[in-house]
Amino acid sequence: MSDRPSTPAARWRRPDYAVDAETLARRLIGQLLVRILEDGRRLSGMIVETEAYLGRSDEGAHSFGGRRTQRNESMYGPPGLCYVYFTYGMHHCVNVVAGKREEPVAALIRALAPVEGIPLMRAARSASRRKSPLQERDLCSGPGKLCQAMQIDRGLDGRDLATDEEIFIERGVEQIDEADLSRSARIGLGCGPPWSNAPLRWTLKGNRHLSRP
DNA sequence: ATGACGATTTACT
DNA sequence: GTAAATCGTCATA
Repeated sequence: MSDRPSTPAARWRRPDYAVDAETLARRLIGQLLVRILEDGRRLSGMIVETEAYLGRSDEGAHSFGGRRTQRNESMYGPPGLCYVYFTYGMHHCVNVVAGKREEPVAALIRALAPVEGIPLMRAARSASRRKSPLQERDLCSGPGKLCQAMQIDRGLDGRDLATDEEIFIERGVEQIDEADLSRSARIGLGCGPPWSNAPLRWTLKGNRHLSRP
């Protein structure tokens, strides 16, 4: 008899990541972002909101114009790396690198519907400066929030999601129908049109864990 | 060495 | 709706 679970979770492998950023952003919706803590405890959430960043030509991307620094080096790595950056002096954001090596394109994970380890997420999020009571919808409904809840920081930058033991993507149980998705402009960009209003944000329609409707 | 900025979050009017 | 919080990072000197 096998000691494996009867329904083993299928983990994303290299070919799943080796697609263009828009395709990756679209396909990540409905998948599970998994974080294994050092003590083995498991946190996870279903991805409900993503954004695509298209690389050198994209004024909204950290890699616009081929900009390459210590901070964004992971964007130039092979598909499947995770690019974690720190911003506004207090928040981390996590991306999944797409495309090919040396092609700095990625999908930003902007929101999750919490699945596993919700009490741990709550504890991690409670550590933040906060006065109002913490609802479940406050745990992962934004790129900075989900990193805090999932304990993701620069220590995970450059990890390979295809092989890493602490952070990876598992195939979601449900097939997401195109009719259940919305596309809209990306949030928080410093650039102007046309890149600021290109429809490069994907959301699971009507989900309550979105960063914004 | 210095200054400006940011793929955000939170609280407040 | 607006504004503050807060600091690593990067471009400039």
